[in-house]
Amino acid sequence: MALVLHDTLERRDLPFEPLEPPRVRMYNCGPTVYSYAHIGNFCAFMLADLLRRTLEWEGYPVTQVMNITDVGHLTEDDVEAGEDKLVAAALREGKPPRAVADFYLEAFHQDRRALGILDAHHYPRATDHVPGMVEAVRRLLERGHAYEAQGEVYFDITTFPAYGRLSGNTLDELNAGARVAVHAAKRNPRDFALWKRDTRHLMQWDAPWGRGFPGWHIECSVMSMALLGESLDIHTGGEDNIFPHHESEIAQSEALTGRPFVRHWLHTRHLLVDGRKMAKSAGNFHTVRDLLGRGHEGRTVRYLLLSTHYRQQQNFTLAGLDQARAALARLDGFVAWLRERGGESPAAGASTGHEAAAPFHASLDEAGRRFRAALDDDLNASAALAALFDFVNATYRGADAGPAEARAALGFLGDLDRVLGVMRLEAPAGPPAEVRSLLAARAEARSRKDWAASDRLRARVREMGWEVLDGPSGQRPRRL
RNA sequence: GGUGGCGUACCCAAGUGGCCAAGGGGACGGAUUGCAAAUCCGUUAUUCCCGGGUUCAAAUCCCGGCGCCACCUCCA
Repeated sequence: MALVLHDTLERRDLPFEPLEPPRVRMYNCGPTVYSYAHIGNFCAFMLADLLRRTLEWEGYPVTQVMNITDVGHLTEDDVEAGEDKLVAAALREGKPPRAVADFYLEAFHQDRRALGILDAHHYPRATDHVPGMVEAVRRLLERGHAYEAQGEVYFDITTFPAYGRLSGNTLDELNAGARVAVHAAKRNPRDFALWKRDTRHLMQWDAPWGRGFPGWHIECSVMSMALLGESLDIHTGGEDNIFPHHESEIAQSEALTGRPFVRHWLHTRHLLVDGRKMAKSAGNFHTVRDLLGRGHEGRTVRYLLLSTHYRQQQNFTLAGLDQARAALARLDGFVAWLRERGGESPAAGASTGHEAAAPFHASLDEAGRRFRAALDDDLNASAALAALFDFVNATYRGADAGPAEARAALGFLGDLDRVLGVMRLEAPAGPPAEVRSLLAARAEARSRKDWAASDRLRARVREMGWEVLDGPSGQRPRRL
């Protein structure tokens, strides 16, 4: 079975095939670094990470590029206000725009790492690619796809008949909607800006048409082509990017190169929080750092985001985080159980001469097949997790897990976690000396069947942040 | 107003024409335990928003409602 991905443009599932196998070139719409990214933003970044991990797990070498928007996109309203979001943040905080961007970019990387999102290979910043954008605009003008007016440059969408294919917003429908204020310089209300001019804008560059700044969409076309070439295998983003951002990217890029821009378009549905659209005004706005501040681990947030298919509308709740934490605790317990059964040293396994039992292997193979089939089916992580949990249940139930099975199971979990990125497979750090001495005292009390002392010591250990699980092989300390 | 999507148990969430409707959380009963925890066994949707229809067969397809979300405007 091979990987199938839903393509926004074709509106159907397509078998995935790199344009130049086996290398996969993927571009993800990244954050605008004018404030902390929120949980909805990370929903989209998680799709990018899941896709990248799945591709690598399936053996494809991947080159992943995620752009950093640090120019800020100017809107008509912002023009009125004389500032865009990045500039507004700079003014608010009394810093130069680049410093604001640097600050929030670092915050983005911190949050991203907390969620176990792997490093992309490139994080191009729009402000580092302005000369490339100027050149692209110049070529679009040269080819007659753009026109200059009053020191600004607009893309003429009538020169690109396929405009509207991605979003379904055909020219007629767009004109019927007519919700965009007609800009005097535009020939067609739906022409979009390639180069803008506004003397009040703080970030400006020189260009043949005068000092100004790049339009809303050109950065992704230029940076993706600079780093990945003229045709990309995959381009991802949130559903809001479909129009006008990605629609315009296609028009610009293909007008520029005459070649198909992107093979597979993937978009995440926006999530809800507490059943409503997330908004600062609604009081249901979460950032990763807020959630970590509530005592949650990054992997718990990751698990929760992972547990809903990316094209489904997820309802994110704090109660959901608690449930995710409990689910992970079950996996942690399984790992600890396997370790106790002798699975901690895979390398030493060979000498035992004990082969894993056949039923166990059948169960493991079945789980592996289902896991892969689920991911192959348009990244169905929920179904993949179900396969994992079925394996956990079957292994517990089998009760014949010896050292060989335990090692095999741990290896299997490690393999699945290359995609999931949520498990704790490394040997957990043992308790500190103080706790260890309490445990020793408790073991001694238990040998005398002094249950009162045993319970007292257990309570003290608990106060120090550890709980004690008594089993056939003695006490097992576990961090709370 | 135009366009697209969704509505599955107490909560989260797979499944989109045909084996008992995955899985996680929670709850309840039992086993185990000095007591717990963990684990195991069992129970928890005769039914998939509502009403029609197509079909031998529908949560899955069609029609009509109701509710929610998104895009059309910076937005993941």
